[in-house]
Amino acid sequence: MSVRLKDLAKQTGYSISTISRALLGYSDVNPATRKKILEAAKRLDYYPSQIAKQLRSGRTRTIGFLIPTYGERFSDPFFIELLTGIGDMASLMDYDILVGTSGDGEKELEEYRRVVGGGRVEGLIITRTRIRDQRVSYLLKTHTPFILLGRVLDHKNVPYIDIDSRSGIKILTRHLIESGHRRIGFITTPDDLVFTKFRNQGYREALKEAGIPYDPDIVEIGNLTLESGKSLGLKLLSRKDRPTAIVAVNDLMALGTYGAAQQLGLTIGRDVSITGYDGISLSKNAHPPLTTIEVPIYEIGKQLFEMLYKLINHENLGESQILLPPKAVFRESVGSPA
Amino acid sequence: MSVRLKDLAKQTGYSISTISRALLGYSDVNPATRKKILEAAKRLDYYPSQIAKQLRSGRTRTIGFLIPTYGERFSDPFFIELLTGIGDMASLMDYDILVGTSGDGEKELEEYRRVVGGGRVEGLIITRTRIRDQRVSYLLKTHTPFILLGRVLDHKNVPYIDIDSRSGIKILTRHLIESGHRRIGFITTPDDLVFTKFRNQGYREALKEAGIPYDPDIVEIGNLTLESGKSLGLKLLSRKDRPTAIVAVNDLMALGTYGAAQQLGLTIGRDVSITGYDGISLSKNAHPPLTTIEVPIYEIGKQLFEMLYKLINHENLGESQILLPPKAVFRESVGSPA
DNA sequence: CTGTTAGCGCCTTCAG
DNA sequence: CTGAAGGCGCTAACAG
Repeated sequence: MSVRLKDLAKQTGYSISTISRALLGYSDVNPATRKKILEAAKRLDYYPSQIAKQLRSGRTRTIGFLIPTYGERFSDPFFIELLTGIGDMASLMDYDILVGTSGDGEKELEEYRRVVGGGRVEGLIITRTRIRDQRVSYLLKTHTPFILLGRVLDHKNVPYIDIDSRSGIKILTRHLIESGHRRIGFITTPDDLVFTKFRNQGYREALKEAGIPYDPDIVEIGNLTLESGKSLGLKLLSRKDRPTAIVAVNDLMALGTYGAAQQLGLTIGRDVSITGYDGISLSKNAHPPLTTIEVPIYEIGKQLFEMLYKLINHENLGESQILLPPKAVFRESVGSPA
Repeated sequence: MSVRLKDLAKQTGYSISTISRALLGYSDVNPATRKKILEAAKRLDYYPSQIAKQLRSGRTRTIGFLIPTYGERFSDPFFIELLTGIGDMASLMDYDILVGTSGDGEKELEEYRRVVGGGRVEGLIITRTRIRDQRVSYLLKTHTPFILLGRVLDHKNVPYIDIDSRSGIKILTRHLIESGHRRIGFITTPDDLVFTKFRNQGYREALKEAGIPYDPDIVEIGNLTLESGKSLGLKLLSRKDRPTAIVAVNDLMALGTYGAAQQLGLTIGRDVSITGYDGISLSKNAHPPLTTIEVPIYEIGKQLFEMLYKLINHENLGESQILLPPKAVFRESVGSPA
């Protein structure tokens, strides 16, 4: 169907190997010959078979990125920003991205096996790291290059980028405490996600340092979606001893509690203060604007790819474990309690 | 590096072709032989080289999806939902997705050429169709299967899924009119995007049928982001003869105008009514909930893949041009003017 | 039932 | 300066 070297050979009368060399810019080709060959290539709209190149070279110039549909399906603006960052940098370095969705359990691993074992990708970027993450074990075992967005606890020396979210949540919680809050609810996530552990720590530490006892009754577990933020927000804010502030571990759930507060007729920033985490563009434009940790996810996507690229190509990675400091933005969703 | 057929051959003592046949389940292999081979494969964690298979078969079992970074970069929740839909169905049919970001102009076409001409994908899904879309011309010329999300105007018979957004916007505009509005602002997009044309038509037709003159002074052009919705909303709502209602062509811009209204101290649904388009999960949870057109984008993603699959595999596509009726949801962002 | 052979498209020695 | 040959890993036709 499409034009191959052999077609150019037929057209020009030269052999396949001469054509190949001319196209690759080798110096041992007669300029006149090269000219004819390049013209024919252009005329017939020749593009080399990437597949053949890949087989020949043993390299795919492709990285993998599997969207975890583990647990709930989510439409997190976060992911497309991340993917765009990865993609822009990949495109710059002439790499492609193989994207898939991965289920959970054995099915997830099967997906990795197919892509990695089948030699389709040279490396992967892994998100939503979990406690005892089977993906990480598998990739280590198969010596496949990868970079984590987030950390794992059971392996040292795996390269990652992460934001210090323990400090992040701690800063936000402390900010609430300094604003006068003593009863602060917490909306977190199931603790098989690694970042949950850090964020929970941040919350508890801030309370402890202020001498506020930890009250499990006002800690709820959601699934990162707007909807779960709303229903858990309703639950917390409907209590007779309702908290005057709520810390949510991501923006979407925080914005969900906005809905809950509004439904209950509470004014955010006055009747109840709320904080989030991620800094998605909606957080700035919410009403009132949301106090949160701003994560430069597009930039992180670019950097993740850069690191993976170096790892794949055996370049010096420099720092391989990057823990970025959180950048808090204080906005009007936080005020003093009545 | 990884285990290949030849390694299994060495291990078991059989020839490469016997191994291959055993693994593929051919019937002309001695059951005992097969058993030994399967065991060896399992033990050595054999996975066939997808690249070799692809070269051999001439098929990649991969489709392409290029995220248009044309114009502004956007973190539209829309895209990740769409990608998840495509991905889930692709995974079911054992297809992979090659994702890239594409710039604009000649750079965009180059990206397509590389992926298509290089034979990396069997087909593509194209979004954000434009007037005189060079991607469509190229894919038609190269006989590459593709399905559009959206329509094009200059070619008949290209397969697509689209929502009848002319009707959609018309319904919403009419709803505003029936609620008593006569002065209705419009926030739209640059008219190189095809859907802009249809949405603009819907707006104008609704006005016309109600005998309301079209006033270009209260029509603004944004870039689909929250931010542009906000700044254009401010512009419209700061006019002395400010509109009592605003129709935005997508939810993000509509929610941007929420910010504008709130900044100006206007109550949405009372001082100003607002409508969107897309039905992202935020629209339901906004305060007040947004009147919009609900687009089942995850489902559409699945269906896009299904159509592309059929096209690629020469199955009967049935209807190849699917225009879905808009599904309006009327919520509290619309009320009667003061 | 099993092995040998050829070829997908490309690049890269090696000869001439 | 150019062509012939080999091989990346796999499958399918053909012998035996």
